[in-house]
Amino acid sequence: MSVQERKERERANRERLIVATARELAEQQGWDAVTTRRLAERIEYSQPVLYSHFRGKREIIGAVALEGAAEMAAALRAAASEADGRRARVAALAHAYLEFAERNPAVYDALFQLDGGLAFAREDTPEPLKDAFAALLETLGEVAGEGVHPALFTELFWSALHGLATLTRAGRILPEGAGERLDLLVERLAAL
Amino acid sequence: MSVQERKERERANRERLIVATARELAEQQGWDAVTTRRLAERIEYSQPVLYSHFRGKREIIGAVALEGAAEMAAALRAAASEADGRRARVAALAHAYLEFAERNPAVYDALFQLDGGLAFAREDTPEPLKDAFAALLETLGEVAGEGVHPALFTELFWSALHGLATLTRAGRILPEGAGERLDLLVERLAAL
DNA sequence: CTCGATTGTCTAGCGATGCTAGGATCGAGG
DNA sequence: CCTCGATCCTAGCATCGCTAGACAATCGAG
Repeated sequence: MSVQERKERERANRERLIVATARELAEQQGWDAVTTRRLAERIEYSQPVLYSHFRGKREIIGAVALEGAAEMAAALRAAASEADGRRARVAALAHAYLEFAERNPAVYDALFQLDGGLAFAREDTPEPLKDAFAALLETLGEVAGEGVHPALFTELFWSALHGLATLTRAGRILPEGAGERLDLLVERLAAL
Repeated sequence: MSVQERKERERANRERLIVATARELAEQQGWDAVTTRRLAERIEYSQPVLYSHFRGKREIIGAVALEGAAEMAAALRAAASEADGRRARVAALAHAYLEFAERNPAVYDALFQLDGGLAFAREDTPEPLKDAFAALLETLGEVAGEGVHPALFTELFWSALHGLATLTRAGRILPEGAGERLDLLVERLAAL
């Protein structure tokens, strides 16, 4: 019994190590640098070990995404709870979202750009993903405006944030006007 | 003289063939399927021929992106010119944008998701890219509102459209509410 | 008209990728 | 102490982007 439990514990630890190492490597050198060989070397195991934990690279990306989703949800809720008033809350939420995307580009990519084999907007969507959306909904639902479905409004606001995050990081729009764009977004889109 | 001209013409034709074939293949089976080998086979030349036209795969993606940018600019202007009134013009523009993204996913990816080695938002940005942004600016600048820089407003509106396009296609948000989200975006963001 | 030089293209191969088969090793249970 | 199953590693496959070097066709000079 105890032996088997210890093995399971060690196995779970190793799995966490894989995910953490993949994330670290991705943040340091980009997802392209996260090859199964490099990852295996860093965790000091051979390549096939990775495949005893995950189906393939996609699932590893997915695991990083789930971890990131939980963090993002927490960050969003923390930011929202520290602000007073609906307007300030929305502004704080939006700011926290973009900051998370900027500070954790690899995690953000795993979540929304790369294929982590995750199901979205469905029943079998993993809990952390649903919860991250819920964190947005909690604050944004309040400012959807009359006759506007809160979830639909949240999707729209989220899309705008996502567009700002990705286009900025890809160099499609310059970071200079970031503050102004954000103010304008909150001012116009939210029904205050 | 004439011989050299003929050769140059043939060479230019072949280059167009490469770009068109890459685009076709990408639209049919996704960019992952666009390998240099498959592309070479389709144009009935060997692999190294591709490298006599382009530095590498990135540049081929970039060429598809430029072609797409020109088409997109034309589509946006056509849609805007057919609508009467500022509100209808903005709505038509937004609709045309999302439709282009939906009907040409591979081209859209080449433009805004993949690395085509193109410079954006800079002086040496290729003309078609500047022009596509200009097409957005022409219509959106009219509804930026007082005291709001037209280009900055355009960037924000564009970000929202980009977010909607990418999140929808990635399955992050469902296509059902598309119309409503678009209406809401135009209604709220534009200063009408 | 011939023959070297240039231009164009192809075959073959390099290093790296994700992933897997099959053998070696190790430790728990009898 | 021995057996046998779980665990892990070595080695290898197919494919990727990209390139070197051989070969053939074409051109220009004598």
